[in-house]
Amino acid sequence: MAQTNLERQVETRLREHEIRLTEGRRTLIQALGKADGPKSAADLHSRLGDQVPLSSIYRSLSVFEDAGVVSPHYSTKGVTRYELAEWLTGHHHHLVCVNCGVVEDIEIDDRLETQLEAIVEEIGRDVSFAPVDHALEIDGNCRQCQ
Amino acid sequence: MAQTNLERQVETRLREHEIRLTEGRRTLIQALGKADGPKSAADLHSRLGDQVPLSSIYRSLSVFEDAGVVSPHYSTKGVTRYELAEWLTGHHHHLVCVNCGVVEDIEIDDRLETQLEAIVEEIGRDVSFAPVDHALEIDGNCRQCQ
DNA sequence: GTTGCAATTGATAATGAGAATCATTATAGT
DNA sequence: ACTATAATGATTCTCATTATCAATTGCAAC
Ligand SMILES: [Mn+2]
Ligand SMILES: [Mn+2]
Ligand SMILES: [Zn+2]
Ligand SMILES: [Zn+2]
Repeated sequence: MAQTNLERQVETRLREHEIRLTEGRRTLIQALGKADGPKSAADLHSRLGDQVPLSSIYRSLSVFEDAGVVSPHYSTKGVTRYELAEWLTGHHHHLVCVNCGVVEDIEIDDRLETQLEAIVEEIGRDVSFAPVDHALEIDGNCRQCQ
Repeated sequence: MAQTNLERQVETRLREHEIRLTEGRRTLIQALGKADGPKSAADLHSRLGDQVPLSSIYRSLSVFEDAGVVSPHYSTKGVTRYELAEWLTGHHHHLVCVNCGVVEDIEIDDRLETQLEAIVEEIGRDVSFAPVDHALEIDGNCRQCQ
């Protein structure tokens, strides 16, 4: 099976940390690569069946996080959801449906992103806070729920 | 002891839900009113000592949430933090220190807030999502940590 | 392609934030 | 004050996540 570009990038990063890219980890990366938003360990486990045991999913996500391959999201109650880090996917934001709870990725166009960054910078200047990142979450009703 | 304006608003809202504003709950509301950012049950408990038992703090925060008196925040790992709902405090955003983890309220001026709302509306239109709220979180180094 | 060995696995136990229980107590309206 | 009902708080329960550890696997050197 041919190695995808995503896998190649992840493998390189992991090698720098002396972390092995095993079969189960490859499977996880593929699943995260296909996802349309951040996924919890339970989400991934139900998608992958017993291909990768839940305890291994938790451990691998944690290893990936330490290596900067995935980013955790805490924006919903009781569960942590993970997605590929932005150096792999590009910077983006999230829509959260207040009705059904789905979290969906959105990329916004450069004009809006530039405006947003200007707002963030100005706020940082105003209050002596040094921004390194920002997250705009929009809560509302998704297409299915409106 | 004279009843503060905040307490009066909360009492009215609770009465509409047939929820009593007891001594412990009054104490909690006061603590939340003084806070400079969202606080966890444990935060509140350590601030209030055994004045209000931890299990009561959890239950009261949950009751307050149902009545729309407080809002939960999930943006940090492993704990839920609560703050007074925006109809009591005014709309605002949050700074999260990537170093020490402190979460701090910020009100941004009307010009920036208007720009932000315009961005949110435009995104909603683009992707057929109906926004009801938004949250801009700025991650960076707080004054103490830079 | 075998070998050596550190990294990984996966079943299971431990942890910890938060929710549920329930007998007792406090609250508010009459 | 009396009563009906809501709240309390010590305790137990739940469930997402982490830690453990003996068995297995990946990888690089030979
Ligand atoms: Mn995302
Ligand atoms: Mn706040
Ligand atoms: Zn929805
Ligand atoms: Zn800080």
